Amino acid sequence: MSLSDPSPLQPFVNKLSSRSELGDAERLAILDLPNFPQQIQSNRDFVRLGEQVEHACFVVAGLVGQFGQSRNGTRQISAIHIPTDMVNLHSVVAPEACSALQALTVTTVLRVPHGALRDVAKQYPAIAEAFWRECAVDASVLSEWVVNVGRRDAKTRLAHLLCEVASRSAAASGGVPSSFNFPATQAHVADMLGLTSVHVNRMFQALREEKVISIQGRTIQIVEWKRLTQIGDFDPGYLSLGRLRTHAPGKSD
Amino acid sequence: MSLSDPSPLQPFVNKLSSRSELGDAERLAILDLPNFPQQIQSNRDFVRLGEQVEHACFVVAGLVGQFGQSRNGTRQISAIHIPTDMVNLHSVVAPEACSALQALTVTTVLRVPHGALRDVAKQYPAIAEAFWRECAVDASVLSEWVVNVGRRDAKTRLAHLLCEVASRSAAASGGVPSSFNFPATQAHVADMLGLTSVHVNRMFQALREEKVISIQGRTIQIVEWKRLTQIGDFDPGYLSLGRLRTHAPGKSD
DNA sequence: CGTTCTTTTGACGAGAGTCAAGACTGGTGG
DNA sequence: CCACCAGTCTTGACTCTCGTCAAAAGAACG
Repeated sequence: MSLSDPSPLQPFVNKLSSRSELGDAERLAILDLPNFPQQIQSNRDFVRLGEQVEHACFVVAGLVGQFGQSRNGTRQISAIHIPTDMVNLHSVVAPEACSALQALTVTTVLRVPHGALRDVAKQYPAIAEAFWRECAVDASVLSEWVVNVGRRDAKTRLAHLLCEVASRSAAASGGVPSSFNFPATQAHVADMLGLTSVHVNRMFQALREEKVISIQGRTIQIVEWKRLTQIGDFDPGYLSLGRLRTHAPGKSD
Repeated sequence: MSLSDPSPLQPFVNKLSSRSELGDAERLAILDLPNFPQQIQSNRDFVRLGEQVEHACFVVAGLVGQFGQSRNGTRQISAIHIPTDMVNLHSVVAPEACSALQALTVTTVLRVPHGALRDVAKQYPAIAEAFWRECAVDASVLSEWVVNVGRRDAKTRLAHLLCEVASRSAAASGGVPSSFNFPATQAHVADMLGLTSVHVNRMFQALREEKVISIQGRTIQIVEWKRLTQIGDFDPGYLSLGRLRTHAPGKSD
């Protein structure tokens, strides 16, 4: 593959490079990964609970939710994935799906087979470390979701979620958080926050009445970013955005 | 190091081996890792928010909580770590702590410097994969906690937590879940579940009145395991316990 | 243009929080 | 050996956030 022929995985390399240092060889190895585009319809599971997963999925467009299930049939979304996220990278080392993945809107992903990912990770320690790091960031986000759902009231919870999605979207598109596409329904948002859609609706109204956000169709406009972060008790540190984590050259002590 | 001279890290090797395939060279490399025992007093933070972490900590005895903070000062525990867990392994690739770590009781850990861990991961791809896998399992547990806190009522939540701790303890000690040491106060449990200590107390009473569990001091006795898993809506799949994840030899597709 | 999904509203109910006081418990020292 | 003390656990009464149910109004889509 020549450098002038952009691989569809270029955004993935960019994403990895924003947190990990990769050399040219590593970049090329990733760009050369086999990948298969797939379009997924709205509200369609593309990974089911307990399934043996064989591909990781890079989100090109759309929105993906990671669903956990509780007995009474109510669902909880434990993570969401926006374009430039590699969903399911963890499945390379833990192939049995312990949560379902569903497209929340029509979504296009690039499927990358585990074998290929494992091979490049084996061959290039820097890539293995980068994959591991992405997994650590995912865990960090999950940890913050536990806090959000466990200890914040409904309005704060919603504001926090919006701050997170805004920040992640902005990092992906390179701008500042001002407006972003968020094709989830209020019922989906309820499942992300552990609330009911009725209550989510009331909280959206509250935020709009305070003129902190405004909504046009599926895009959310942030009117007062600072205020939203205050309401949402939001500190972006846990997202590890936009800073390259350099570490002292490895010494054993 | 001779095999007849047991390294304090032997339990760590055992833990890793329960999920990942390691050869003799890899085992020895891990057993040879530098490590420094440390005792931590009850309710003492040993990693603070935002700190640059330089060691991972293997829990030898005690109980560790990972704390997130919300504005109003209330704390939420997003993960707990029992003996044989390597806390903070993720910090090797993401050294800035985005949650605090606190001993919930007097705890002994083995501190292992990042540099050494990164070195063995670089040198042995199988170790890198094993570390990555542990991180994936941690994420899976976090994901289940989001579900637990987000969508289950108080009694179910508590039962689920007890099931998880029982299963993890049993895996560590090799038995079946029957009784386990759990030195957390009800206030700690409240912070794990996103409840108040008063309500946790009421739920503990409910479970005891139903004769599902009984409590002596800091150890919890499981009277009816099956019933507890039903009440707690518990399916241990997400813990990836006791099964070696074998995968087809890596092919690129 | 009708069908289906989504958002919005209102009245009411319930699970969990709050506050405050009292009973245990284990550890300490006189 | 007993008294004390701080930290837990337990209780009860009252409050409030959020859930439930149901119906209507809007949007989206073929």
